[in-house]
Amino acid sequence: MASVSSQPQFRYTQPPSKVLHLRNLPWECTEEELIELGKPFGKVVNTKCNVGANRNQAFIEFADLNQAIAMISYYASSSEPAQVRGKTVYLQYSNRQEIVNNKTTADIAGNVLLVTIEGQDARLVSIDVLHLVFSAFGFVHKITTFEKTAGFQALVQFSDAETATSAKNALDGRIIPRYLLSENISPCTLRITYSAHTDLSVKFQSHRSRDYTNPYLPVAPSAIDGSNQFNLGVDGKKLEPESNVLLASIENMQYAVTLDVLHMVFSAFGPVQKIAMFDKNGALQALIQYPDVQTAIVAKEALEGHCIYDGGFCKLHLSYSRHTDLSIKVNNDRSRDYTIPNPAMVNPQPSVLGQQPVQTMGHQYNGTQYAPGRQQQQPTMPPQPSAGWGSSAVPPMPQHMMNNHNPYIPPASMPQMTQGMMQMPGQGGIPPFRPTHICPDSYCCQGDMIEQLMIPPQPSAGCGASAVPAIGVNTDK
DNA sequence: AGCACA
Repeated sequence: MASVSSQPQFRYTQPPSKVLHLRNLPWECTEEELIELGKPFGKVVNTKCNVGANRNQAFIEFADLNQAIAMISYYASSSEPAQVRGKTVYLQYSNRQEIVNNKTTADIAGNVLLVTIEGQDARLVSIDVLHLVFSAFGFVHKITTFEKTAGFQALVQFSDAETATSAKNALDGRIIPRYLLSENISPCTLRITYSAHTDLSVKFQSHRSRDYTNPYLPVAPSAIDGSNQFNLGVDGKKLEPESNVLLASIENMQYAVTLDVLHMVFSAFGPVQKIAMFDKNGALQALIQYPDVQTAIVAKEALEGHCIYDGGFCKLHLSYSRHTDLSIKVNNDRSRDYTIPNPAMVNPQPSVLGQQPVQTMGHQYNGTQYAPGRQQQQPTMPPQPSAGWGSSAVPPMPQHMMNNHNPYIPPASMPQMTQGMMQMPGQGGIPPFRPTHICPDSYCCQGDMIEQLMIPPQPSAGCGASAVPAIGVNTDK
């Protein structure tokens, strides 16, 4: 029981000990360097490095007290100070008589890293961001995250200790690159040690744990039920407050998405009050306003990641807008206020800047990202120019059987049950997915236009079909 | 640059 000295720790006041305390070491000094330093004076039986908040202190324990005295004496009278990597290190007797517990699991190299994410917003760092960060050093097999008194932590499993070590050496003490986090997340520092684990047990793919080696692992219900998860990959958790207004961005827009198409799609979940479409960085976005937040939440959950047209076209990404009430200045092919009975009345001024001629709408986009080389799933009907409200214009087959391409779940990890989702209808077989479309009220599924829009590739679905809940998407497991 | 909490 060598108790810690209570006296002040000034130079030259420590009683001799076979343990020496070293400070001013270069960052992350290694055990090997300590042994090299002490070896000329005796047998180093134990070391402890990376001590202290700056990890620049260490201990060397000699087999014999005289060896420690020899080292202290030598450097006390030497013209050359003790050095590690050219940096002067300062020696003194430790106030303890032995190094305790030097070799923790944290010091033994293994293939699993224990990562502590430090920072005010550490908990907002998503597992996807961690995956991204650590994947730079090799294939990440599994990640689990958890909260301990130490804070927000993760276990990151690599194939081998070498890969893990390279990641540890490169990342320990570093911050997560800012561009991987939302702007409003304060810096997060990574503290990394080795874990004693060699193989993590991951039961589900979820927002807390991932197994990147097992594509058939079930997806945790919590991960499926969650909405708004498409942005987890970059953003961390949901930061946006819920809103009655949804911001939709449309990916892979091979075919025009008209106001009417959006109106129909989003009306499935409740009355759409207003829609405003606009271009953002060359991509189409739209704001869709519901009367209440609840409706917006349901719509978002049901539609997120789904494609308006079969075959992966016009995939919807939804987030909550900061708007609560859109200001629709003019009813045209890009914006409309459905709460006003007569659209013509809401057009106080002629169309002004930024308004596109009608005929530019509805043309097939020169999508470069997606080349439908095979004919399998193109809408057979050529997209029609979108004429206005209440016309007989027929947008090309919006598909109420929206395919789920939930980007939250990594494609490779899609479990068995989702394989049908990926099935191309051209291959025949059972419709891959439950209809997301319900007819909650008379607002939907009435009128000629709707009927035409619903030209069903899968006749079972849609307006006539009675019983399938709108959120069936997310419960289909 | 000043003593370890794993």
